[in-house]
Amino acid sequence: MSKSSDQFDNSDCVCSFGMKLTWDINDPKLPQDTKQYDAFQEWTDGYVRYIYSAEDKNAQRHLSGWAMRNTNNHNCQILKKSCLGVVVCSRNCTLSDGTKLQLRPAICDKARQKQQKKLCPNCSAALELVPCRGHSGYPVTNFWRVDGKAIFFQAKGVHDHPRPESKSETEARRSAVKRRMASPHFSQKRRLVEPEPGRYHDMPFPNIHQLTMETPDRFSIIAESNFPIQTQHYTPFQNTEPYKFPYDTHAPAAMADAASPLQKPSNHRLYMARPPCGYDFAVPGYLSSTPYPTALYKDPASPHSEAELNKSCSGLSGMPHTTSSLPNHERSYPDATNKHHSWKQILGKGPYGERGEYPQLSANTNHYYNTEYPCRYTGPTPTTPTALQTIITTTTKVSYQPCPKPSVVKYGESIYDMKGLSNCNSLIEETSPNSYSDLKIPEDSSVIKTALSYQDSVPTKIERTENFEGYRYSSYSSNGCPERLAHPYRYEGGEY
DNA sequence: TAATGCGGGCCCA
DNA sequence: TGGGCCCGCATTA
Repeated sequence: MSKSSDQFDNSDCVCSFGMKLTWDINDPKLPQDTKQYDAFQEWTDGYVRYIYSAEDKNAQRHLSGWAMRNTNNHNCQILKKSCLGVVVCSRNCTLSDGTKLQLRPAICDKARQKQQKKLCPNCSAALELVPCRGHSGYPVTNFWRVDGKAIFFQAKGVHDHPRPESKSETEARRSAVKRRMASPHFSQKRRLVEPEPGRYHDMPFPNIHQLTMETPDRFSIIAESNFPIQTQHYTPFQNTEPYKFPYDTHAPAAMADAASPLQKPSNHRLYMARPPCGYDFAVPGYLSSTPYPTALYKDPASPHSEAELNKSCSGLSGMPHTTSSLPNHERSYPDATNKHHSWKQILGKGPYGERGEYPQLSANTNHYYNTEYPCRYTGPTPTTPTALQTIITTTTKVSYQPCPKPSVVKYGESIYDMKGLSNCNSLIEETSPNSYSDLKIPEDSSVIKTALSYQDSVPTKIERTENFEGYRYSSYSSNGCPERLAHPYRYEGGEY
């Protein structure tokens, strides 16, 4: 779209280690001699690129934690997908335990329409689809292209909405619900539940019956912190059996299934603060600009956070997700006011860049950040519309020619020479946790905390056994940092 | 039933 | 012309 964007796309990204690491999904020729592939990234966010092995099952399926739908770009070489956003309660109701609900939009149009006709299982308000506008006002787009032995992935845009429940979680929950429904135990509970639906108003989920019976799936509950809690979605990857749900026969049937998936350890994903890795790497001075609200996840009592927040996002009123600030998605969240400090601060960045791009750190250097990307975080100042102009765009129509064998890019060993990327997955997998152990996260390091928290680590999902069936809770204490940092370095490490 | 991929076609800048 | 998006269809799980 913009000149600058094109320039970036076409320019050579000279990384700190002096290597030319540039490729664009539209390039006629893509790197062919990739020696090391990225670990699959489920929650990509921002202008990132990854090179996966063609053998990577997840990459083959073009999986994404975000609800991405296929978009025709009239280019059979490149599969393009755009983000559908997230489905939330129109009232932005808060559950008794401070969590919020974030559903995964159905990919199928019809299914999505049906889904939106349903009511919030908690307050019976209408469900609302929060569209993604993270790419110059358009949905974030993901591009997949198979070339040689690699699967190239490129994402454009920064999701400006909370994370929905991941596909794997949705599927896992469905299967869990199915099993529960089929179990004799459930039948008994069901009889107890159905006759007196009104009684559920005394429960955290007044309409739990509705949830369990009508909408057992697509249910995600997000912590009050308003972070797109991204529930953990590790196991599913590289694993044909995402979750094993130990049945809690002691818990109400309606809760059992939900509880299971939530029993996963919290925050097992490897989410590194971007500043120490990607940002510092791409833009040395970026870290100092504090891409993430410094008060985020700071001591809740910190007056600073509120002040800053009010200054930068006076119009957000503590809305749980950025989309609330979008013109086409104006809503009020009365009950959210004065809450969600963290989120408010995050949101206080502007209409689209407010949340900040927190692309996960790449597993290795195959993943690049747009230099413009981090530049959108030039400090506490709200992102202005002009920032949008710097967003790169995609030219999906390209002429493909036989790719000889160029590969100017070297990905192999250099990776390890990149101090700035020392926390990339590949490294971690090979050297971890040592690689990360060097990354101290001081208690008062709000920046890092923020990044860790918000990034993908936010998801710190504390799965509770008391959860209801069909639900997934993502919850953590207000200062959730400790929890989120509890296992920040584990990711797809086979621990799940 | 829904997810997914493909492709035609329309609209807009 | 590029990009976004809608739609229908086919395949798959």
